[in-house]
Amino acid sequence: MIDPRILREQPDRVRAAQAKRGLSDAVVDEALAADERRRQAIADFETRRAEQKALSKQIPQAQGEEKQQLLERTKALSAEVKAAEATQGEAEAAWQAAMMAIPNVAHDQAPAGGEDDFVVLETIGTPRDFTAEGFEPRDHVELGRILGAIDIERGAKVSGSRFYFLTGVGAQLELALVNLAMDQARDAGFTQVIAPSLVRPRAMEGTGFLGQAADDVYRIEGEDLYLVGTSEVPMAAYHSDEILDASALPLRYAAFSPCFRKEAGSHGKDTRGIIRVHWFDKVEMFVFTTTEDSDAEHRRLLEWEKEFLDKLDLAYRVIDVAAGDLGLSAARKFDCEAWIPTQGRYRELTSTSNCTEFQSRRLDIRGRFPDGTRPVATLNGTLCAMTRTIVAILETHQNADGSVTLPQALRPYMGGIEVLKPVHE
RNA sequence: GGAGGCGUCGCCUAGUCCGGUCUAUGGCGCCCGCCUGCUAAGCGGGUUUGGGUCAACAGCCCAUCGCGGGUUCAAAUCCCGCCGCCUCCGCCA
Repeated sequence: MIDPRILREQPDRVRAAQAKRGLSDAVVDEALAADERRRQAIADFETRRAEQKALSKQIPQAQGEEKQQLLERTKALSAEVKAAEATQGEAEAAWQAAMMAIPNVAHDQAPAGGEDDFVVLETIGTPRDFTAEGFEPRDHVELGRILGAIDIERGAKVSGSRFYFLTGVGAQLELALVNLAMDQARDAGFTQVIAPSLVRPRAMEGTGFLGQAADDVYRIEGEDLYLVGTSEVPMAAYHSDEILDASALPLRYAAFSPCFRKEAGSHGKDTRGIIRVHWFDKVEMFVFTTTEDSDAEHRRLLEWEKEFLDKLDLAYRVIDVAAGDLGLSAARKFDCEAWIPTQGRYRELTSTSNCTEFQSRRLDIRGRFPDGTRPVATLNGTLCAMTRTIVAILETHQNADGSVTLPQALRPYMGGIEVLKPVHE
């Protein structure tokens, strides 16, 4: 939810932000009107309630005739109060709904436009030139098969399309990546977390995944639970309804959890391999900090993401995602896209978002500052999404014979193995 | 899944049976002040959260006793539903 005060006092700023995302500002007018109705309803209720309270107080002392009269008057008043309260409740709910429909106000520096209007901030490393090396690179599906690392056929047999088994060195690779990521995070001062991947509607709603994005979310039949698409969800909700000690900020968490995505609407996209799957595991960074510090923290998260990708010797670029492609919660988003040799293009491996106060307003997460309590900022960033990282590593570091040379940093986590060798034809 | 208990403004706690005197008691912690070689103790005051009004983080008003609804002129207190925690039984990695 955006700041109601900003909406009230600077509606044009919110309108401009909507336009930047390429959205209509009708929701803004709606929320403004709802806000006005709500404030009136509250004032009305409070006046009547104060009156009723004052009268009611006289009753115990009153006697006989006087008491009867008082009872009658306050009975009538009480009905009014009840009606006013109902009106207030409705107005409040309508306002809430209208507010929830407004996406976060995009950052001033976020590029305007849609999916294709991103700005490349930097390019790190050079994509490997397989032509110069004289061999045709195998894709990760083929590499996964001959290394005995990824079993897509059985994934489909057991669970359906977009599922996989990681086996042997594939499983080992995931565990190594998890540990490398978790160790880096811990060394940087993050608190390590294993987070639940089933959450209640509040957590889902509060992080902005139940609106237009609801199509992509799995819901448990017959239970009020959802499977999370990222541990951003449980981690944001971790401190919901809490007032955090401002001097303890930033609170940094690195959470491991499985992630589940329906991938509705992406039929036909990335159908081959494990680039786009219904389930994968991920180590996610999540931070609670002050609004003022959020831009700087966002940059720090990006640096940690880059540090991790650097350890894997991957070629990648960093993009500044355009406003129209931000999703509901983010004010700004940077993606790190690694070069995938057999696709001849950069693909998103990690993504970091500054959600400013949007999520903490919905989840009621505040900080206690010297000058009062106010919402904090939340930020998230992928440290390592297993499947895509495995794809990038296998394809980037493959050799002509189908073996894969592991990046230095990973070797200690792989029992000292330097090269993954083919076990199948 | 079955049975029972519990949820009070940071923490602990009184109040709930029997509705109004609750403007929620007391202790601890914390903050401010006084006193004081220093510190401690002692003394006085303050200390939920949200909203409104206001020049004001002075005062005043409304809501808030896990959450939501109901009964009533009036609910921390009575009734119903939900959530959470605890104990026991069953099942189980």
